[in-house]
Amino acid sequence: MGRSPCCEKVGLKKGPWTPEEDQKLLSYIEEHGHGSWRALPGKAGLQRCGKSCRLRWTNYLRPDIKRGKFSMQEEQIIIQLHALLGNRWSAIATHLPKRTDNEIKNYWNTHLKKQLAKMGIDPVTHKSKNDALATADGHSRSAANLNHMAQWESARLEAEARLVRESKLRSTPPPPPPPHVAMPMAASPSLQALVDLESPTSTLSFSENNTMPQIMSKASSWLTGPIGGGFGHGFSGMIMGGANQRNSTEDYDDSDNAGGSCVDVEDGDGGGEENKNYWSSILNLVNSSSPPNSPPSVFLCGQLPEP
DNA sequence: AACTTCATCAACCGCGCCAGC
DNA sequence: TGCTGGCGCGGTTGATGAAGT
Repeated sequence: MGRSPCCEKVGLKKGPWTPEEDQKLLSYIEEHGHGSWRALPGKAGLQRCGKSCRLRWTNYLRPDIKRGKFSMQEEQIIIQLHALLGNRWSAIATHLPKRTDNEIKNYWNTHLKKQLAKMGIDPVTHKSKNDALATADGHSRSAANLNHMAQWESARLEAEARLVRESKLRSTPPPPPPPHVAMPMAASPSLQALVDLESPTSTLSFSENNTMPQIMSKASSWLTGPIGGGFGHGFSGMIMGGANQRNSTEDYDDSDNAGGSCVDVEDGDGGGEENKNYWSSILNLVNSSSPPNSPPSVFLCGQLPEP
């Protein structure tokens, strides 16, 4: 069938916006709101297509946009959310107030992707590239990691499904987050755990790597509170709990819980507290997308909701 | 000083989704 | 039920300035 191009009318201007055009767009929206983007250029006296106007407004002119350098905390949030959501820039942007998806995307492509690559972490999978190196205990580690990754993927898919549902409701203003949710900019303890801890999909081991990655060395300076001393041993070891570690949730049946996912963060070597902090924070973020009063769809084993 | 390469980011493009008809 | 228009998203491009040679 072929859709008609947005800017098929000859004579519509493209390229960089002039201050005059900005002013026209700004004052029109301030006075009338944007309404139909397609109709806006004509009403505002702009020789632009509606799409171009929308982009200019959402990425540049909107008054609630924070410009300038990303803070280290914002960097961490982007990295963690990217590990969780992939290239879902708009979803990531919802967790970074005053940042646009375009800005985050650009920052990822120009800074963070390279930074992770330099650290030996695959920016797509967020796994250490050293994973391929099999060691004496490499097989058991790999097996445990696969198990862990399966749980992770399950949680991730659950989050994606929730985001799809959320996007359907997005036409109305989002409700305020429930009080228990750790919002990224609030620097709550659980968020601090989230931004300070290594992604569990990475098997980078700090105990075996004296050159602490740049980002983590920055992050570690923020460490406060109960998780502060938690980097004493290899984090990858801590996150590799097998399903056989599941105790209180042994007889848990997903099918009884409307498709909820259970993430097992317990660990055989007794160092699971940091894991729980990490996962609690991740899952708070995931579940923060859920409508108010709805049960969480992703939760930690041992913290199962009442049936 | 002139030229080349690299980094950054605003803006464009094409596609998919969805509501309305 | 199928079609169409509007919108939003993610990928990509290209202009510009900085850094390097």
